[in-house]
Amino acid sequence: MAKGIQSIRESRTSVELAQALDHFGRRWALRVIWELRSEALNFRALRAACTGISPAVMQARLHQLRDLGLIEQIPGLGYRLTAAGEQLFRVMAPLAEWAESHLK
Amino acid sequence: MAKGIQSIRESRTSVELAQALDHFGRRWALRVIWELRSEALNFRALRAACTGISPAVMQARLHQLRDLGLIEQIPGLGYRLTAAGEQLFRVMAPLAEWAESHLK
DNA sequence: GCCAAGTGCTACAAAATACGTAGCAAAAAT
DNA sequence: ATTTTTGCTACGTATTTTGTAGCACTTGGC
Repeated sequence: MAKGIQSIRESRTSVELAQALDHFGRRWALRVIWELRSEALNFRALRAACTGISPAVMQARLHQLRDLGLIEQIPGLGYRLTAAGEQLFRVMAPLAEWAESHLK
Repeated sequence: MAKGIQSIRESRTSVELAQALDHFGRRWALRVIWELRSEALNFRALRAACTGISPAVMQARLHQLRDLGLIEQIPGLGYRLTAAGEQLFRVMAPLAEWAESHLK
């Protein structure tokens, strides 16, 4: 292997991105954002949309996403994306296209 | 809450995307892609770049990403993105910008 | 040859996370 | 007032990740 080209290179990745990838690298995190893309959903509808998620994990994700400022809870309506959340969804959209074209 | 607007709505999300989000919703999966963005890295360099990952998990992720056709292993060089992997990275890049601007 | 250093990778117990099911208290609908 | 639906919690089990140690193999220098 070529000398030390790739040896000392500790993460050139920013803390922010590392945190983001850590949050999103949790089961269902991205999926929840995705399911809220077009309309607000309440707890149970969100759970139905994410087939297989357990209520405890859903609760945990909702908390985390709320702490990140990506979603908000509107009393009579359920959960919906904030402005930042919608922005993130727009960023995710190409990823969906990627999945469609590569995993078929 | 408004009638049945959001009640019967089982996942309108495609199986492909669900699979993709399931794969990426594993710890370190997206991070590994990210760290390979600019140069090939060998097992240990990759581990150094992903501070905190254990070798067992790194091994598992490399397998999965290889099965997905996102990375490939070149004997004297290490791991690097395939064409599909680079395409995915391009899709991820805006997500990095999002993280920078929102998590600071 | 020999030895030291670096490589990819495995093993395994402990901790963290997720699952699956049941169900409760409060609000809303009837 | 009774039924239904709501958001959410409890808790035992299963799966995943962590953390540390180390093995077998290759590479380099001598």
